Amino acid sequence: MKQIIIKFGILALLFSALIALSEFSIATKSYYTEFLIAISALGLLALGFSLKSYVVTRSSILKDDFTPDKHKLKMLQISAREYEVLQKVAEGYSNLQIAEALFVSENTIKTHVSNIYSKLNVKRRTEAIKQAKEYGLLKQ
Amino acid sequence: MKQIIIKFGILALLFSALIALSEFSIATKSYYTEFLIAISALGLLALGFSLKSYVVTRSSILKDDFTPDKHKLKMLQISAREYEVLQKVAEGYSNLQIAEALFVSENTIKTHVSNIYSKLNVKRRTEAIKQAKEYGLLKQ
DNA sequence: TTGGGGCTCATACTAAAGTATGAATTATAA
DNA sequence: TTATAATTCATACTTTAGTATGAGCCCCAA
Repeated sequence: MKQIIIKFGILALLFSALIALSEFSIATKSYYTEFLIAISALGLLALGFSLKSYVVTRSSILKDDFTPDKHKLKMLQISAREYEVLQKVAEGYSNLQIAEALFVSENTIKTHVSNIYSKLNVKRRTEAIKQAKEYGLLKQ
Repeated sequence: MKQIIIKFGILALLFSALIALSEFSIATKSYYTEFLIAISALGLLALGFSLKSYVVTRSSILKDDFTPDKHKLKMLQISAREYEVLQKVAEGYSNLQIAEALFVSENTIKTHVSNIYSKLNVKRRTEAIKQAKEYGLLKQ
């Protein structure tokens, strides 16, 4: 935020310099005037360029707000519980670890995982992870 | 590429317009001159902004050229062959499939995979995939 | 109130994955 | 030339993963 204020300060300075130059160009018709205007123009270009850089950087930093493609989840008929299990699978947990985390039996997790596979049309958890990410169900 | 040429064309036009204005301001000291200079300045700012947008878009499109963190690979002492196997693992292939793809036995792949695990300090392939991505060894 | 979906769980499997150990071969760096 | 690392493979395991089937429970909509 401090950066953007400084940049706008520079913008204001350059801008009034341009105005001043236009007045100055009336009095002294020197060759330097056009040169200075050119410099100002380039400065403004660079300023616009860097402002966009700032905006881009900001937005990419804040782009951690992942939300799964709920439309795709409904399309594939993946239930809330199944999705929960899918997330754990993608985090590298074993069926037993997931079972303990969700307070259910390992058999239950196996059932969920198997159902997820048939819905994603895959045969292994590594495939499921890859497919789910391609579908936008999990963050890359 | 066509776009960037058009943008530079607009830049050139605006630029000569600025020059012309500076000449014009000598002859007719009208109030519109400063206004026109202001417009030109804003135009240049916008141009710089959009140029950066173009550059960003280009680079993000071309950002598919992933290169693994070779320094990290050396640090972890992961060999070329092991890395090759790791990539296949991340693509969701089974040990047997990887073996067939690389024309070696499944036992060989198991050995490689086991060695990869100890180097990445994990116990499962799903964990290995996650860890490798965090280390910058595989593209997200 | 009946039927379907979602969640749970069990049993009984088969199939992969993963570990441990030892060893042969080849290339390569000291 | 001699260690050293990389690659290959085997045997013999143990452990997870995954499949198939059946079933009980709960909730909600028809």
